[in-house]
Order: sequence, then structure tokens, then C-alpha cells
Amino acid sequence: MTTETDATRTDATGAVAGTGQTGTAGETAERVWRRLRTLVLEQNERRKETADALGMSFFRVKALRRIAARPSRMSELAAELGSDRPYLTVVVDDLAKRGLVERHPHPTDRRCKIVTATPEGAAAAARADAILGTPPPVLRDLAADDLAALDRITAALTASGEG
Amino acid sequence: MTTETDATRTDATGAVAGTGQTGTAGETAERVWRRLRTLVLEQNERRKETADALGMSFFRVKALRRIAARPSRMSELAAELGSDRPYLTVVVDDLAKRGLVERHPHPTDRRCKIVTATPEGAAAAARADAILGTPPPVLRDLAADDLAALDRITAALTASGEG
DNA sequence: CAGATTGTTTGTACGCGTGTAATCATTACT
DNA sequence: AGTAATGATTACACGCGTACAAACAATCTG
Repeated sequence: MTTETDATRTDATGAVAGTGQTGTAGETAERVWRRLRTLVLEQNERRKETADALGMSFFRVKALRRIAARPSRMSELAAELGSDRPYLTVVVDDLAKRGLVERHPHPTDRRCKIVTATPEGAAAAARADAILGTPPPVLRDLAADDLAALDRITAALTASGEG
Repeated sequence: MTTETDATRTDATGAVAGTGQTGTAGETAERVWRRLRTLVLEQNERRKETADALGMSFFRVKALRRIAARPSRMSELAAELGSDRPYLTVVVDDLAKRGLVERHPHPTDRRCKIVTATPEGAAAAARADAILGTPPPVLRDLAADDLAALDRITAALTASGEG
């Protein structure tokens, strides 16, 4: 896949001399976005790797990580995981059967049940975080100044609203 | 979206003045990696959006895009899509029934069938590309110099092997 | 207290993707 | 020619996640 070979066309908005990358700001944003997707999604084997390491589907890994991060009621978990309450019961049942999760009564509302992670569950979630959070070598091997630039820019990009 | 382009003085160890970000190169890489995952995966509603727009599962969208990009044999498609041949038969059957895809005989090997996209299929794939390739507003609104930096760095990151 | 509401659970049906075995046509090998 | 190997297809069983209806317990409201 060769990108535009008319390298150093200089239009008013966004030409970058000497890098072979030209175009309007919108075109540059699209190019960057495509590369970011490639970088992240091509590493998406991590999901399968994580699921295999924990011996459960990635959805359950996601649920476990969410529970380990913050104990919550069933309905909260279902909403945040984008699932429905009935299926979350099945998932939490499965995680509980594995000894990774426990249901505790809500202090005031006896209808609710607070789901928390056991020490084993927290450890498993940490293992998942470690696998998913390991950057690809190409990123780790980036030059220090480029990495610092990424650090600064991505901090701004994920600052608050992603709108 | 204001970007503090001046607040990035880095010392020898990688500390970033004014942003509260310090640490070794590995820690910085992990932080950047986490933010990149957030940025891309939080936009993963795009998958559902694309699937809804085309009225098919995202896996079939993926298959259609792959076919539109390069006509191939069934076995090639199955391998590249990480699926098995039998299921790909079902998927291509479905896409063909929708008039998006056609099976053509291989010029030399009559066992093979070359799957190509019809004009309608190419148009649908282009629509999917448009949705998936639209960068999030926060990226499009990035300051020009930061965007140029991302352009350069991501080009290096996705140059060849992702290791 | 009666009725409506909320939180959770059980059950059921469905679509999707994986995996495997078996079948058929075509090609390659000896 | 005869046999093995390859490409595609059909068929079936399975796990996963979604969606919906219904039941039950506990809480809130009239």
C-alpha cells in the first residue's frame, strides 16, 4: 500500500515538507486515525491471549476486571458492560463458581447484591491487565523524544470527553 | 480542546514537566499504550454502527471489506479472517445472496473459486470504510503541530513489522 | 395495607462464530 | 491408470452473547 507519491505538494493548510505526508488537516487526521486503529487492533490478539490465559471468554475477563476495579451492583455492571441483567447473572454465577467473585448484601438495600472480587479474582484481573497493558515492542522501542511527544499528545486526547 | 504545546520539557530520565508524567521509558510506553487503547477501543461503537448501517454482523462487514480490497480464493479469505473454510462458505453465501459478492472460476485451477465484490458490494465496503475511517472529533480538532507529530510518529510505528 | 416499582434471578429462544467430520470435484504424484 | 492431496461444500454439535418474558423478593408510595 503506497501512499501519495506526490510528496511535497504544499497547500496552505497542512503540508509537511520532507516527510512525504501531505493533505488537509482532515486528511491527516484520517491517516493518523487509520494508523492508530491498525496499531491497536492488530494487537487485538491480546484479547484472545488474555482469554486463553484466564480460561474464560473475553467478555468474562472484562466483567472480572470491571468488578475488581470497583465492586458494584448487578444492574450497574450490566449497564456498564453493555449487557442485560439476566445474562450478567449467568456470568457472575460462573465467576463465583471459579472463586473469583463473591456476592455480598447491600448495606441498606436488601434487594441489591454487591459483587466483589476475591483475592484470587483480583490476581486474575491483574494478570489480564498485565497482558492487555503491555505495549507492543514497536512502541516500547520508540525514540525517547517521540515517546515523550506521544505521552503529551495522548494525554490531551484522552483528557476528558472523547466526543 | 486546548493543547499545552509549551509544557513539555523533558529531562534525561523522561520526566515531563508540568504534566505530572514521569517514569522510565517502559512506564511511559505503558501509559501511552493504555491511552491509545482507550482512544481506539472506546470508539469501538463504530463496529456496531457499521454493522447496523450495512445490516449484517461485523464479521461479514470485515469479510466484505477484505473481498472488496482484493479478490481471493475461499481458503485465502478464511485464513486471513482467522476463520475456517466451512463457515466462510456460509458467510460468502450470505453476501452473495445480498448481491454484494460473486464467485468466479479460477483461471487455471478449476477447484478454486475467486470471490469478488460486485459494484454494490464495493459501495457497501466503501460505506463501511467511511464509517470506520472517520477519526473521532478529538483527533480532528488536534492542534496542527501535534497532528503533524502524530502523523510522523504513527507512520514510523506502522512502517513494516509490528514485532 | 394495597399497589406500583426496583433488583435479581430463572427460563427460553435466537443469531453468530468455532470446530469437526464427511462428501464431492479437481489436481498432483508415481 | 490409480492413489493421494487439495479446494470447496454440506451437515451437525457446541459455546457465547443478546433479547425477551416471567417470577420472586424487597422497597417505596398511595
